[in-house]
Amino acid sequence: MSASKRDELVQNALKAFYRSGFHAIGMDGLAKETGVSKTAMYKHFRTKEDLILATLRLRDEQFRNWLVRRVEALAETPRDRLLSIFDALAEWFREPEFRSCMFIKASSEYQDRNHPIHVASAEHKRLLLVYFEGLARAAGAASPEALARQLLTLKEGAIVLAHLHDPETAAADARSAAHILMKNAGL
Amino acid sequence: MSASKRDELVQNALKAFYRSGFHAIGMDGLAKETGVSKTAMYKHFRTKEDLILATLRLRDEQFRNWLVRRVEALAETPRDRLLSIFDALAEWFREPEFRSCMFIKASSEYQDRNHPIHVASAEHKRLLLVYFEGLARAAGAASPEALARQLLTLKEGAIVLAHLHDPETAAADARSAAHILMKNAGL
DNA sequence: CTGCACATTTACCGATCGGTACACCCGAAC
DNA sequence: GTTCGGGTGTACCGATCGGTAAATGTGCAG
Repeated sequence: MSASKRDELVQNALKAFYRSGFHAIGMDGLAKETGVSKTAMYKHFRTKEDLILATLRLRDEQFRNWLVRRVEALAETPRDRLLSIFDALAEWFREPEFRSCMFIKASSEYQDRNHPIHVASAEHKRLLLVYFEGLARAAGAASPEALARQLLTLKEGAIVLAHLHDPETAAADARSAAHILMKNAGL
Repeated sequence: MSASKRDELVQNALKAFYRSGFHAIGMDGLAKETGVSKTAMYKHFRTKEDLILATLRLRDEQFRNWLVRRVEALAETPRDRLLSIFDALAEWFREPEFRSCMFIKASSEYQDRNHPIHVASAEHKRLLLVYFEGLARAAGAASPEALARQLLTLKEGAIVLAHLHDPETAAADARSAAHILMKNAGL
């Protein structure tokens, strides 16, 4: 099986896991949804957990690339880009397939802090934090680390509430809160 | 079986679901952990879903009662109580059994917006929002509804990050952000 | 066409899933 | 002591779980 077939498998598995949850869908269901036979799947991945970890790696790359691109497209200055993070979020929340954050869900189902899936989820959030910090520093924030952590808190909260309550309100509230926190940090 | 036995079952099932996840633990494992036989469990609850819904009702009551009591004990004025929400959160995060929010996890595993479990999770967050709003209004906030939504966003984000990164930092960051948002609302 | 290598399908493994049928136990009524 | 009824453990149901072995294609070198 070619490498592109493997990528295709991971792509489709990502969609299936995102839609159904990790425990909720089995390897048989996955085989049906991806169009790849079980045997072929086990050629590429030793266990279901390995497949999940591969989908998380793909999702991390996908999401952060998408966010950076959208933020760069929406605003020019570091300060405006910090704020436009929440405009990008609003766009994401509006997608009909939106079902919260893959990594929040992953860490909900694999809660042991030492579990590889939990670790991968924590790492994704850490990389986002690093991105926020870079923008905050470039913008000249009083305490870039503190502001980045606050904005990340708002982002995660907005995702949770967009999933449970209203997507539009969740993004707008987080954005207005971010604006206030940024002003407080001198931006 | 007495009514108190039923309560005991729900109590123990709550712990088991919180520790393991909803899909991850089966009715056999639940019977073992609660000390109640499968037959007895099915006397009280027609399906696993019904049992889950009962545990969520208990958890909603437990958590909101606890929060209100802690907030009342920690501060006197409505303004100080708004802030002390995040001190109470910090206490919660420090508990060794802390494993994120039961309702975030529930909505992660049952994502369909119409699913009863998802609906129950959304309702829990709505009731928290109502509580926040009452405090914000009593404190004389400029826009109590908006402030309450912002603080709820911070709370949910703090829970997610306390679970994935550092509990202590997550609570402190949310608290400092809340302080700034409250000042901005005239408090 | 034959023979070989590889990919895919199919059937299966023991364990566990949510849920149920039933034999059993034990105290109360007589 | 006998009978009865409600709560109990146990054994079981078909389906599905994660994972595997072997049969069945399929394409290509000779």
